[in-house]
Amino acid sequence: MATIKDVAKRAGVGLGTASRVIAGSGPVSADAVRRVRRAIEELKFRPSHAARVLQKGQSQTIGVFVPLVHGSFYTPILHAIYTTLRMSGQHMVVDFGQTLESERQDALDGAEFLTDRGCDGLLMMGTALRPPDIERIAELQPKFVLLNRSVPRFPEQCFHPDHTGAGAAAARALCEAGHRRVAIIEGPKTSRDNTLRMRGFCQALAEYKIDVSAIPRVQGDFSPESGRLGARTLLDCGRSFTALFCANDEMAIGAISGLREAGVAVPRDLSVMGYDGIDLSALTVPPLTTVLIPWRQTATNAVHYLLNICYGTKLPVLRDIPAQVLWRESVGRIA
Amino acid sequence: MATIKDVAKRAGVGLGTASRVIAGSGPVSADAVRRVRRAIEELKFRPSHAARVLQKGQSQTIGVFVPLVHGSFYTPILHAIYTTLRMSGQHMVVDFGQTLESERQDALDGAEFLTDRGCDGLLMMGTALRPPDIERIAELQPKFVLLNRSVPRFPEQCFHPDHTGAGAAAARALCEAGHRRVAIIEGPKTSRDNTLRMRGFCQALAEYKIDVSAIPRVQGDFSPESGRLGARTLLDCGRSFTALFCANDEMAIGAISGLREAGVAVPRDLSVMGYDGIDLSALTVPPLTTVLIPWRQTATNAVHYLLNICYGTKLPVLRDIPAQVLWRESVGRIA
DNA sequence: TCTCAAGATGGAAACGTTTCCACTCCTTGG
DNA sequence: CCAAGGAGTGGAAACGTTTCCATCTTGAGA
Repeated sequence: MATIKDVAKRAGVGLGTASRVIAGSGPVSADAVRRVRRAIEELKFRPSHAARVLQKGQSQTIGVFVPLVHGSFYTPILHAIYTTLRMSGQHMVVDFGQTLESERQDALDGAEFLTDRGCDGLLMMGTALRPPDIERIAELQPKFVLLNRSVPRFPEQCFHPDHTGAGAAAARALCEAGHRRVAIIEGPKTSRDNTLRMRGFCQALAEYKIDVSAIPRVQGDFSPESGRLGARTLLDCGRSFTALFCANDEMAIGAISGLREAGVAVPRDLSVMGYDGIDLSALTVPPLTTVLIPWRQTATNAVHYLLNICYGTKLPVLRDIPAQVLWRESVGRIA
Repeated sequence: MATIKDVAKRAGVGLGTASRVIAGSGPVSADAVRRVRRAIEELKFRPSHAARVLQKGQSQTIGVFVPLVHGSFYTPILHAIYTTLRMSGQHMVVDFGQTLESERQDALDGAEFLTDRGCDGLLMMGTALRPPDIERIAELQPKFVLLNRSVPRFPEQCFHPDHTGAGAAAARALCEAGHRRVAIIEGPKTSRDNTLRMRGFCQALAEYKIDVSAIPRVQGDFSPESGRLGARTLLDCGRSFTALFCANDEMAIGAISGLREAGVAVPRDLSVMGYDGIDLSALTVPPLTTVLIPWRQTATNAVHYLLNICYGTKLPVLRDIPAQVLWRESVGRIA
């Protein structure tokens, strides 16, 4: 591989001149520019990224950690992050979890890996990190941002939807449609955002004088298959209900499928409500009523903030984008 | 940030000794190991990845290009690639397309970006690259592998399912179930794998004496929404058919949704067949009959091959894993 | 004609590793 | 008792950039 020295020699200029031409800054004569350009062309020179990073201490790269690869939930978010970064001329390195022991350990390892790779900033997604872990990340790489997680110690750096409010909105929507007997498929206990939306959901239910402690509920892991299984379990437990709230859309999709297997028609026999508002929720049979969480915008704003602290830009940063109930056919009205 | 020099000084050893301890190779006394370890601990030393890459010329990183982030098709494949790499102690840097002009240009840019980042090998997914582009990639980074693409020039480095055979299998399945009037929602013309599966599909149809030229067909872009639109278009064109073959599962999901909007029940009024066998295809309403393409295994084998040429490992490489029709409820039998 | 500033230029030094070579001990076998 | 070899060690050199400083040239203004 040709180096910048080869280029300089071939172009008949010094090292500094060659470097200035490549960087496109500093005073260089038009003639030198031409000769260096030609030499680069002829030698097929490509600058070594490693050498550059070593020298400058900056990599123009943001590290992104995402808890898992599977499913259709993370991809639009990743896409939003990616395009936002590219629009600012930055690059992205992603690390995924779901490989080793726990999601928490995965996230910590991910943060280490990404900082070691010389990322200028870190975007950590997920809720498994505990306060001491975040403290550790802060000392590893102070320029970081948390997506879907809130910690009091770093309020500015946390970007998360209002899950409590969104959960409450879901409950109110169900109640306004006349439902009073509700069942729940919730997410894993370790998921903080699940806890929050369930809290909001139950609080709002209580406002409608519904006995929250009597609600049939099962736990899933956010995967469609666990939604299917959850629905079957709820059906088998013999308690009757008219609406089923699922902690995310993917479980809701699975639930609808499980209900169909059992001969339960949605929404005729049972209403199903999802959460997140993934693209696919519009195309299920029947189309899924859900709470649209502004994931893309939240991600974009988190990236903006991160870019601002990393590179001194002044990109606009919005917070507190409201969630919104998406009325579709999977929830019916009760007289 | 502490450097290895600081560590050496603090531990009271030379540079070489410190380096050997960190690398875990070469002769070092137990005492020196202990002291260096302690110094690392105390100084919170983390080796500079950039310096290491610069020196060794290896990054223990494989670059992966994926045409787009959206949707649920690429994620399981990405997951397979990722876990396979991690099992061999390697890392992954992903680059996505869908940002700039064309997918072809995206892929080329991606290849450049990834090689510049010092990736030891490249896995390029997608079908948009043309032979000269691949030639260019080969000179950029000879250690590469193509997933879902076949070029005569680099037969060993191409890993792709047998789309023609799989398309034919789909057609035969439909015919065996008694269907003779078929419609098609195909993928974009630029997608080579779409062309192949359509060729196989039509050839097999011809074997059953079906006039292929008379088949109503529309074009989608592999997205669910385009499937929905496609189904509506086909319905509106007034030609009658009993089965609808979609070039991928996501469009099939969209098609089922579109049919439902139009009051067409699946499979009672119309059968729908998908392609790929994504996880979600088992959970649609009704569950989707599809062709299971061994994407995960193909990806894993591609990675194995790449690792073998990059790091001299001897991982097993399988080729030609057969596709297989997954019979579910969305295709009905015709007497 | 002289002075000064700005425009160009070349090259040493630095970034943080690993690799390699030279050196010192110590052990072992003859 | 000596030779040979291996274990352990330290430090120079190299990887490919950028940055900085010193030097040289040029042209404008006095």
